[in-house]
Amino acid sequence: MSAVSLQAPRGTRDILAPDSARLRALAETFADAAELAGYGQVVSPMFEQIEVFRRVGEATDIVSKEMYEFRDPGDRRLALRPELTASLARAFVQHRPTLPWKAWYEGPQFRYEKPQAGRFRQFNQVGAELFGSDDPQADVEVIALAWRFCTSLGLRELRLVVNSLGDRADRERYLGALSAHFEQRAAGLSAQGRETLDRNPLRLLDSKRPADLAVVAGAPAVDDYWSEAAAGHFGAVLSGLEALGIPFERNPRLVRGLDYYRRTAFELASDALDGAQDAVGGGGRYDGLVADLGGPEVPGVGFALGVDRLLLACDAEGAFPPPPGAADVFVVDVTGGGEATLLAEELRGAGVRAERAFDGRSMKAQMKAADRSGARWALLVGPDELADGVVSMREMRGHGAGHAGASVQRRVARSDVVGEVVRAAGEGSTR
RNA sequence: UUGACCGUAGCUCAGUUGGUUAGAGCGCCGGGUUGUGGUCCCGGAGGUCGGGGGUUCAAAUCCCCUCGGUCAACCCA
Repeated sequence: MSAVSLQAPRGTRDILAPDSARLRALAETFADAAELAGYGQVVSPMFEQIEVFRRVGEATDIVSKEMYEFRDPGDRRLALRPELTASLARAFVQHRPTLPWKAWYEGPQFRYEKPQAGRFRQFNQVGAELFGSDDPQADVEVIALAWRFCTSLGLRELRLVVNSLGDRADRERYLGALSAHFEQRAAGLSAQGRETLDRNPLRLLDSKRPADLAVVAGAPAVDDYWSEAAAGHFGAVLSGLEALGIPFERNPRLVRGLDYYRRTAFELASDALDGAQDAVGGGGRYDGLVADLGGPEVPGVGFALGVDRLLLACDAEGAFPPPPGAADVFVVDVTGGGEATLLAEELRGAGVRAERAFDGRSMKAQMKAADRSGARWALLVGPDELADGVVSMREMRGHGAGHAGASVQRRVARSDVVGEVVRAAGEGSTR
């Protein structure tokens, strides 16, 4: 590697051509899925007043330790968004759209973490939120959207894990019982486990330290703390999923990273990914979040999916390949290059993907470039063609397929070239 | 934040008891007669061996620091 003193900051990266197209395609696929279900896009700021996130998750690491905070020149306290649900809730409070409000989003988020494969300091998520309904069918719709999108990418080795954390009061009672359980047995926990206990006992439930497992195994189950209403809600969600034929598994120990979840919580994990980064996304219900941000008591449910991990999962499953991005035609000009410019621009004006070479390269070199471009046709302009007012239109064969000599080539009047290409391309696309 | 492993041409890598001008494959560029893509043949460009410091007569090879990546804990998408 050459000595590059300037590089993308740790945990960030440049996404170049084929990958960037794939990223865009994924976002478009998500947009299609979301809009089919009646969700409209929200483009919110990359940074918010720090309060937006503070109010939502003071106790979570995401907010307390991993946020990029800064002051702008006007001395405002701001933070790069570490997640988008809070931003959307803020937008809801600010604009008070009519209910139900169904919104989807896509874009980068920022967390100061130690980078790893599938874990970046700037990462992309797609997600959707539904504000204004506490109907369990809303939970089902939201989960179904996430599921339908993932399967439409071609992902098969996906697991949907669901749980319910009960209502706010249930959650408090459960938390109390959990704390009591763990504190009585604190001696049996690892040192780190005891720290987690102080900070957030819920999190201890998904500890992976062997030392903690025994104590965790005996911990009380959430189910016993659900209110009648919460239990009914969860039951309705599960039967809704069953009715749709969406497979799921129940994990009573599933807790999510943000504290605002009530009732439904879910996660999508890929078996094609290994290790600690197998969760591609998750979400749940967050009744009360809007109120926390100074709005009315409006319930909500939503999810976010990590784009980078989705793509990793796609790689692992051989799904969702990058779009080809091949040119339609390649203009080979050995008369100086000016003709290539004119022709290419005419073609592009007609919606044809046209490439060309620069620097007056040899015909052979330009033909090689044409071959590599994946173009279906090469348009050749040499002194002869120029003199006769024509262009040689050569159909290129796939690599290794036919012999180069088998390709067809014919002369087309210069004035007809664009029309010819458009017509031929139209034929090609219908076969 | 803690611990471990790794960092050689654009890419994938070889190069270890430290020793001459650092290699391969792929890719890229040029050529194989006068204007034509694959394959094949020939030639070429491209590396301060991540960066800095140290040990040594001598370091890509040893030591320290640093940057970056990867794995695990933590956390989480």
